Amino acid sequence: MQLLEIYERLSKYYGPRDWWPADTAFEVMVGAILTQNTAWSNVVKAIDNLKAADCLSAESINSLSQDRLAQLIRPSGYYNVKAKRLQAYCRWYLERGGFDALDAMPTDAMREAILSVYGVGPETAEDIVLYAFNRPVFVIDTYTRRTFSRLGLVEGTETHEELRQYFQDSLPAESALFNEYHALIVIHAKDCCRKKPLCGQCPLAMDCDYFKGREEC
DNA sequence: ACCCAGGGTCATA
DNA sequence: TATGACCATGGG
Repeated sequence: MQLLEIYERLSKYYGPRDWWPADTAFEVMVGAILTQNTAWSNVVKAIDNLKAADCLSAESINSLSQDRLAQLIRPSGYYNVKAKRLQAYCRWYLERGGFDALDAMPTDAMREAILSVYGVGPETAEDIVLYAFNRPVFVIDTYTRRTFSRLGLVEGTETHEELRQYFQDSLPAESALFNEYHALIVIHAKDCCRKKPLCGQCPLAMDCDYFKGREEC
């Protein structure tokens, strides 16, 4: 089974996912940092706090003390680390000239520039480039590695960049496709053989070795 | 009570 | 380059 067929099956089963949940591009960037190793439900609380304090802008986040910011984002966990990361990102973002200046960059240069910021690793950079700037960069996360390893399409030991190259070389470079595909990988991983096993209904189960011969499936 | 969630950095070998 | 410690809340 190839990548496009897997996408078609997931898309048909789950329908449009409407990612990333955010009102603005800047909110996507903040959410991308806050959701590092953290459940999204906790990120929502933190972003709601920032909105209630009228602090959901790069200028506002920088003008807050680090401790004050940490208290606002407390529900998202790692709040001291993330307060530093958010301010590092916002400082860089403003120095670089904000959204329009970054949006003028070619996609690869944009990805590398964002990746160079303190507190922004490979996945966070990809989230921002794809979901805030609408550029065709494929997001590699633990779900992606795990799912496609179980499907037997990758070993699972590849580097982050090797996996990203594999997906981007195997798919048309369309941001709408990458956007939807990553969202589908996440919903499928949460839905399938974890909290709520889909068993025989899983749209990928028939070709997924992981599901074969397991009692719960 | 335990497990983990839409990771990343830093110190050590 | 490759592990390990560390960061921390909230829901199952």
